Amino acid sequence: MRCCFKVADLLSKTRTQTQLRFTCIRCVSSRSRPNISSQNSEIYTLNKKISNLIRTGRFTEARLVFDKMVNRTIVSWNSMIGGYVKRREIAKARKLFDEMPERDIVSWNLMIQGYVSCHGNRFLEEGRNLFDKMPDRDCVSWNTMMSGYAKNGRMDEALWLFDSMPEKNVVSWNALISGFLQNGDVASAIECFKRRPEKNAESLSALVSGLVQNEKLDEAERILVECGDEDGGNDYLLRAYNTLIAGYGHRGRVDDARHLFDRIPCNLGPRNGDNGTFKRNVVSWNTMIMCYVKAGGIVSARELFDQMTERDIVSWNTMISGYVRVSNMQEASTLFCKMPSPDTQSWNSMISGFTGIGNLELARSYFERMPQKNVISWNSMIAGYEKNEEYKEAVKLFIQMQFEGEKPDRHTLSSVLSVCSGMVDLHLGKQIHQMVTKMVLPDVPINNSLITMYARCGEINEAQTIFNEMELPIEVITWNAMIGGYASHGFAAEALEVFKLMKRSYVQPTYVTFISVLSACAHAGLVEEGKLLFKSMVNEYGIQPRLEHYASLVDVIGRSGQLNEAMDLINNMPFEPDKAVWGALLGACRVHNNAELARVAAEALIKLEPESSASYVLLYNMFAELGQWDDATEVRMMMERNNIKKEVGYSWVDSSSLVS
DNA sequence: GTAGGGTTAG
Repeated sequence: MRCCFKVADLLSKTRTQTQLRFTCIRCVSSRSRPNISSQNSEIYTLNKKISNLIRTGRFTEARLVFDKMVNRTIVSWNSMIGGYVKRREIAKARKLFDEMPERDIVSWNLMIQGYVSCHGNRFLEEGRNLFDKMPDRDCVSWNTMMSGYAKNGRMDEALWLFDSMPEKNVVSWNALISGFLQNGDVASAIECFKRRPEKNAESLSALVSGLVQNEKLDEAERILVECGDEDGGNDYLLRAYNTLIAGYGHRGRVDDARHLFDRIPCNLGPRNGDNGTFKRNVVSWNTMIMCYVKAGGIVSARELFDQMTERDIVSWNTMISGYVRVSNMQEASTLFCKMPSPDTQSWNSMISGFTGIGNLELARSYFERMPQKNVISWNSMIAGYEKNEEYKEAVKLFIQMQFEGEKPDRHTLSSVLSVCSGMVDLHLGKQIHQMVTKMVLPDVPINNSLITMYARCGEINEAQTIFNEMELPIEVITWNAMIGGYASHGFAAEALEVFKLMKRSYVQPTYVTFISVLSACAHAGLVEEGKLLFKSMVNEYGIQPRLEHYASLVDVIGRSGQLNEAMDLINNMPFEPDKAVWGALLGACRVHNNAELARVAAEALIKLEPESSASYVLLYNMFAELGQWDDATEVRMMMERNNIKKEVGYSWVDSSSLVS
């Protein structure tokens, strides 16, 4: 039985005398030892209890134990302070620090760490204050302070501390390297990496992951391949390889990823003979499979998956999510049925897969059968209903979710806001807005949903207020939401005004932006402006026009009465015209009383949606107004023949807004 | 495996 662990180890880690007295609880209890009193062993036990409770997240209980302790040691205080620091509760940590009867170097270091890990220069200065005041410092104190500056982008001061340190260790060098990387100074990081006195795979791993984050993938690979061997094959080296493979995957460079993957030995070879650490592990395989999945290479992904000798739950989930991405739910289901037990993520994948192909019943049956739901499960199901326009089901589930004690998060609220937009339900929308204010810090996507919701529900001023209160710079989706909001309510001038502001803010419009501004032009009859916008979309912004843009342009030109030009456009556009296009032409023909083209448009529309009465009615009304009663009667007879009933209160104005 | 710094892959 192992006993009395290594005092030498503890000494080498420069622990204090106090600690050494408490190290050997096992000896204390097993009769052979010693000079440690039972009171000390009790303190030791309680200290250990505190740290275990903190580590497992049961912080309140830890505090209770601490409060009840009659005799505390510095370690008891330090543990509590460390707990508060990890929870970023800096004021509470400081209170304990001030109350301590006596402090050691760890207490000071903990407190400094607490300050520098909070965001903002105010905290950094407070940390520096303590650093300056402390009676004496060790390497940890210097490293903590230095990395504090580095993480807050103050590399000059970090560097100054680095130079002033009485003694540097591996951590100091690694902190400097990653500091440069965090601040985007790749060249200095590499320079520093080259000059480090002690080679270690930890700093190589830090360098590679930093280079990947700075999009310097080729540089990362060069250094990794060059230095990998000399730094010794170990776990960190493998992590570096895996990081880089994932990095290639993120940027779609799947061949480079595979090339690197193939460099990692797969069997026990000379490099991994003894320690067995540097060879592909399950993460390498999973990462590579993920690369293929992201690149749409589901077949290659499956090939690798089948070659794996040892799979974990991530392997299965990655593969299933791959099939979900390409909507192959049959294969996804087969894999799901074969799964070492599916976890919540596996179930969630199946749910979003089935909602993605519009099979809400199957999605729901998986949802109902899963043993343990999390907020993502609820969100997937609610978003599924929303995307498939089953708004009432979405709301029902949203209510049930809260009833069952699952707390909605920003994704839930965003989905439900989209539901409100879809249902044009201002009442619910306002309620969700209140929940947003109470429950989550509004972020860009949430604000976008709010803007869309208020605009759709006609509260355009409320939408504008949220827009105005958003932090700069405004993202393109937000601009689109605002422009679209105005455009859809016929506020063409306002929509175009916001569009001009957007251009002035140097934000690149997208195809969505142009759908909105073009439709605004159509509604406002701004013919020349509409044509110019269409041209600038193609020539200035290089955006390929879509069918929606053509529909708006047909609308713009048609409303101006240039019906033949509109017809030419339809004949020459690179798409099959849809009901929006024909609807725009028909509407224009109606306004300008062009019976001939109206007939062409109406016939096309009837072909596209034979069961709808709108085109018949419009055509009938127009013939009637023109006194062409034979034609009118023919239309009426056609309706009867095809068993079309005139829907009550259906006019072209309504259907036009539905179509656009 | 009682408390503190850098790195810590999918």
